Amino acid sequence: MLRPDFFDQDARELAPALLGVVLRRRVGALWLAAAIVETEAYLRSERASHSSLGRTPSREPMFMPAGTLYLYHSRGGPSLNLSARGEGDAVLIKAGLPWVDERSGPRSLEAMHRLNPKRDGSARPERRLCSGQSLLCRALDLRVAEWSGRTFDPEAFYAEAGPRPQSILQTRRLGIPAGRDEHLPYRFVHGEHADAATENPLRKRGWVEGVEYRVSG
DNA sequence: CCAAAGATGCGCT
DNA sequence: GCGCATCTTTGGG
Repeated sequence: MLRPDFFDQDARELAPALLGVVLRRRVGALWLAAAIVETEAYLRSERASHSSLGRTPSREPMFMPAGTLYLYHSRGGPSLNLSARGEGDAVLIKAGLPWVDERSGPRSLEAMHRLNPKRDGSARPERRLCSGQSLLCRALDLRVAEWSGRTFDPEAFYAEAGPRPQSILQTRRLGIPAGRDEHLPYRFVHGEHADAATENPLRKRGWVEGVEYRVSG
């Protein structure tokens, strides 16, 4: 399990640092797992963040110590965030890649598919099973009422070191309305797993490296 | 209490 | 790329 002080850094540093981290979630006797492949940083000081809209009970976890889980609902699905060092700052976990290893075997992957099928009931392609903030929460059975305001729990849901990216893609956040600091380059994508992100910057028509996105590492 | 607003997801073109 | 279904939360916009 990652040490609590890992989360105690600026959201713009924590967001890329979380790429490759493996989320482990126990459902019954099975441990489900996904590696984080896409994150977004949100600061209280800019207008896209929920914390910038003011303090309410549901937003309170954003203001709690670094590492506090903040889950909220939007358009019918939950989203997972981690509070960062600055009060009101947080990182949105935007996409993951189903992670299969000794701890989480084929039966765990099947359980994730059952938790998050397509609307017609059929299975999603594996790389698309957690490729969205709500898709990830569904595949890991993470609900707002159960987890928001809590911290990781080694018995039920926690994070540990995983496949570090050799390169990181940095670009603008998705779904931010005009006038809400939509230009800030606070989205980070795992360079080797960009196809599992909600949107792969490398496949965007007309996007040029160094202009619409940057590559580091 | 209820209309409106989402840090979405999907299917169709 | 674009329109629409979806559905919980919010606060009176």
